[in-house]
Amino acid sequence: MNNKETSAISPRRADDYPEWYQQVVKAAELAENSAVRGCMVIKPWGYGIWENIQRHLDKMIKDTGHSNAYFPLFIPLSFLEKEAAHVEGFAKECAVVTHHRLEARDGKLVPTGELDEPLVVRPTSETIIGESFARWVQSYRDLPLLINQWANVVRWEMRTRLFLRTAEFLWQEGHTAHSTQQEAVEETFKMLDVYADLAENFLAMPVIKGEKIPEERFPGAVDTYCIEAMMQDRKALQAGTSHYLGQNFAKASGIKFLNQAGEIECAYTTSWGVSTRLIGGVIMTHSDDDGLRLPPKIAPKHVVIIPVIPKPETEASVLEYAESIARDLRRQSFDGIPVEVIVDRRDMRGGDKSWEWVKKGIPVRVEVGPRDIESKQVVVYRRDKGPREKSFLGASQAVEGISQLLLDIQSSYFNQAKSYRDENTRRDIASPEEFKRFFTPKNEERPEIHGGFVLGKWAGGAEALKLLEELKVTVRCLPLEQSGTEGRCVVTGKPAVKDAIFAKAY
RNA sequence: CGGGGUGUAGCUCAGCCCGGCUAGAGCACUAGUUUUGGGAACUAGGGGUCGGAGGUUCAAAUCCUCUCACCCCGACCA
Repeated sequence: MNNKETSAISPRRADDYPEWYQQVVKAAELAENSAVRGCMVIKPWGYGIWENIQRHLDKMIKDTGHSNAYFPLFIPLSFLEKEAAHVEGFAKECAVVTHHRLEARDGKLVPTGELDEPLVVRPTSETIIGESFARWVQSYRDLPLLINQWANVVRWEMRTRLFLRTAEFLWQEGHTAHSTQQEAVEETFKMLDVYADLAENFLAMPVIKGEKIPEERFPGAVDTYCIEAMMQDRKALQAGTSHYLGQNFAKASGIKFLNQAGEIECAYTTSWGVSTRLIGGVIMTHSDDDGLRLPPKIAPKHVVIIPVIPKPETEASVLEYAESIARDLRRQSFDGIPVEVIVDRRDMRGGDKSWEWVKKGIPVRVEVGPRDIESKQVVVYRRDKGPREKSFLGASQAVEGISQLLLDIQSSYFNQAKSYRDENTRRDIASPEEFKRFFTPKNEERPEIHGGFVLGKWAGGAEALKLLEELKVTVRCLPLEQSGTEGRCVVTGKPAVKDAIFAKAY
């Protein structure tokens, strides 16, 4: 027994968190860097997670009255120029198409055929969708317009990390237009609630709903709301955003309608989105030193059955037994779909196979061997327990209990994540000095995992922002749940009323 | 765009400072033997124009010049 390697992922979280993250992504075969700088290849196991998120969220979006549509990848440069704040926000990270053909010269392909007007690869679609909306809306009877699109977008980021920040990423973006401010604001909150529901009940990722401070708003928005989650290095991850755009984009795009009084009015619009970043959030919320841990509801497969074949002559009977268990499991349902089972028949060593699935984060591993056929039993391993912790169950008992088992794992992940967040959220920071101490690592050279969330008062102001910048801390949001009490700003000590969440962030 | 660094086998890297046998290791891969409720061991094998171009030299992975790509730290960010 060689126990020198007690965890499957090296380094461990505590030793080098960013490197641990990369190794988890690699070991679980979720994604890899591509030949194109900053753009990732999402591998089948990672894409399966995205498909599950899509399937679930798409239903939620449709259940709230929205319809899917699709708009162009390319946006005429002039469209982006229409909204001043919007341009400023995205100008520095746009990929621009300037030519439409290639010509061979001296064996090289050279772009020719310059476009009259450059096309920007969409960093987000407010302006191009706004152009359509403007044509679609004439009367208050055409409103509300409730549209969503699943798409890829490109933001030419300086520094990229798989899933968390890539130059191209997949997302959904909802775009709606309304006849009144009130209705648009309600829409903004409704979709924020949908995102919080998705995060907590599907990704098992506890989140705080809140409003962004003006400095953190979406370029061109009147108000930006977000859900914020805590990762295991205690940094915050913005997991989704919902924007109330007021009439800013409607004015820029000319989305006007004749109201009941016969007056021309600009519509009130919203936009909201979540991206493949959610997968990064799931990884950093749940995974451990043995690799990925997937909440059952997003796992591409719920159960892997690993046949144990000690002697070649046992192979046929063991495989047959494994397939029969698989059939029975597939007749069970979990979260509204049949239980997803894979029988791993690959010709390789059992130990390797088993660890591979641990690292991929599959919720349940089932081993079946010759001895189990006789006794009609199976060996069950749960990913939320130790990798060697097994239980012997009767086959029918295991099959009938699978749905409940998956639910147990789902809620154990959520509870663990919530406890971790609560344990690392300080509500009692009394002074700016204490605030600073909380966010300062002991080791400046190689900062250890430190800090967390601070729930405290915030008065705002340039001085406060500068102090935060020095600490590399940001106001994550002003939680929707406000105490309304008076106190002192945890950054400056000035009198303040607003509650805010402070943290270092991704 | 500033400051630093790296390009050698599928992957991780050694060799470079101080030029010199046929360019190496570990992992992975292929085959065989043993092992088998479990992250195996042994043996044999396949795989490289040392990022690219030019130069110095009897001789370049190693020195020089240019160039390309990527990584890290900053500014920016779902």
